[in-house]
Amino acid sequence: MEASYKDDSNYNVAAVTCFTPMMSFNGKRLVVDEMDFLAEKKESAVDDHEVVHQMELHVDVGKLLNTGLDLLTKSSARNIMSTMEEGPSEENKLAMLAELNHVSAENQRLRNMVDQVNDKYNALYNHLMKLKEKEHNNEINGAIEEKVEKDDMITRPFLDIGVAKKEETWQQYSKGKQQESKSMIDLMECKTRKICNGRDGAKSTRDKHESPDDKAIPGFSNDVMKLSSFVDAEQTSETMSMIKKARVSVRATTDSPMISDGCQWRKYGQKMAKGNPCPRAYYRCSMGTACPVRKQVQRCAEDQSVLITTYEGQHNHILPPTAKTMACTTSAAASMLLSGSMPSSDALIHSNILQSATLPFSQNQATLSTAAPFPTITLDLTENATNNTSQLSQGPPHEFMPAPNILNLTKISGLQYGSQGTNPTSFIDTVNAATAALTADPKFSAALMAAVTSIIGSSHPNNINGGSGDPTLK
DNA sequence: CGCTTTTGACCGGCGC
DNA sequence: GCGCCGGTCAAAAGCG
Repeated sequence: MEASYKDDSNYNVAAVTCFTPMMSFNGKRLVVDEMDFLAEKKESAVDDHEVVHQMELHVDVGKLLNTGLDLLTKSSARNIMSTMEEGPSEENKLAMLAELNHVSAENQRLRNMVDQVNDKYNALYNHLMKLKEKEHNNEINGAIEEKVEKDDMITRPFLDIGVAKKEETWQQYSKGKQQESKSMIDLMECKTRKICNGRDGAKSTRDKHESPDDKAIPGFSNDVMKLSSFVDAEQTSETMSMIKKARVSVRATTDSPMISDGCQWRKYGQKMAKGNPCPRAYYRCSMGTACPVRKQVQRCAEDQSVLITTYEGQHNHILPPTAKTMACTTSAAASMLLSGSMPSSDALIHSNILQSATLPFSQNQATLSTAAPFPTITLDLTENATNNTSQLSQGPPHEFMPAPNILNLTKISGLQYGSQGTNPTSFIDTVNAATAALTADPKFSAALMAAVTSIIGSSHPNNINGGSGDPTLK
């Protein structure tokens, strides 16, 4: 296992992608490359079912992200060989060799799967390039569109980056879908390369097209930005400005004036907001110097037992473990906000969230709010949103431990989540299946979301915490 | 004394 | 241009 995974900022990703591989051997479990930072995970009793589940999860995540399974299996092999060198019996040697062969075969099989996915991706990418070229020619010859209305400008960059036509034909929309599908796949492939080549591995040639300014964006990671790598600079600029303003709002029923998210906050203002008898308090993170993360706390006008906390920005400092949960959750939500804004990725993500059978509130529909100046995702953790919140929440009273898989995504302000039909590729089907399997388990879905976000955020040197509060975001 | 909170002033965006 | 409103600043007050 890579030592870099021990980086505190990547605790969550490590917790998911590096679940201790276990193999049965002569009726005994072999624990391969167990890491100290998994101690927290091991605190809870691990029964056989969980072991199997962890293993399955690991494979799923590996498929999903095309991660370092190879490393893991090689690592497993190394341990087996190491054990053999210690002088086991002849019978054990044979069994170990058999196990080794089995692992190698599995490794080969997974590699083949990855190759197939890459082949499909390449074919799709080529097709996309042709369509894009055709589209570009049409744009040059076509009439110049009138200036897009303001509301449209708010939602457009998130609706279909790259196709800035107000009257959009289905074909154009379909092209956008394919483009975003490619972007999403591209993102995953980048992650794959990064993981397989090491954290400091060579970046793809497309990565080199990134503007250095991307590094200055506090709220989201570079890799998220890559999703819009094919848009022209102007649209990118607009999109980036929206991304910077992306917010994650958390609704929670609590009597305390502020939810405990593990961070230290300094209050810098309080205002009476229109339409709400309760004042709105403004806080900024005081854990790090010049940390850009801010949050607003206000009680709901309709139900004052509900506390609405809105996070903005991403921490630029190391977070304590108690703060990581919230930070990663909001960061994941912000990432979902961003990725979900893209036509294909709403199929990827929201089909899992809104259609997953594990979610009792799948009937909830994200709504468009043109009143919201910034794209905001609302995570509803109130009792009204879900009845199983209490049974899943852990920790001491007032310890805010959201379980993202049960988050009630009721509002995506500034975005339009439509019921547009999608034509998911087989790859996306695979990802959907894997993700659905993961979201079925409340224990891991939270970690998964944080992990994916952490992976996305890990490429940014400043993204040492993997999320904000936030948006936070990244 | 140092840090946090309070609170009125200020600023910029937006709609009319 | 004006007023409204959300967000921020900064001096004063409070607190340990």
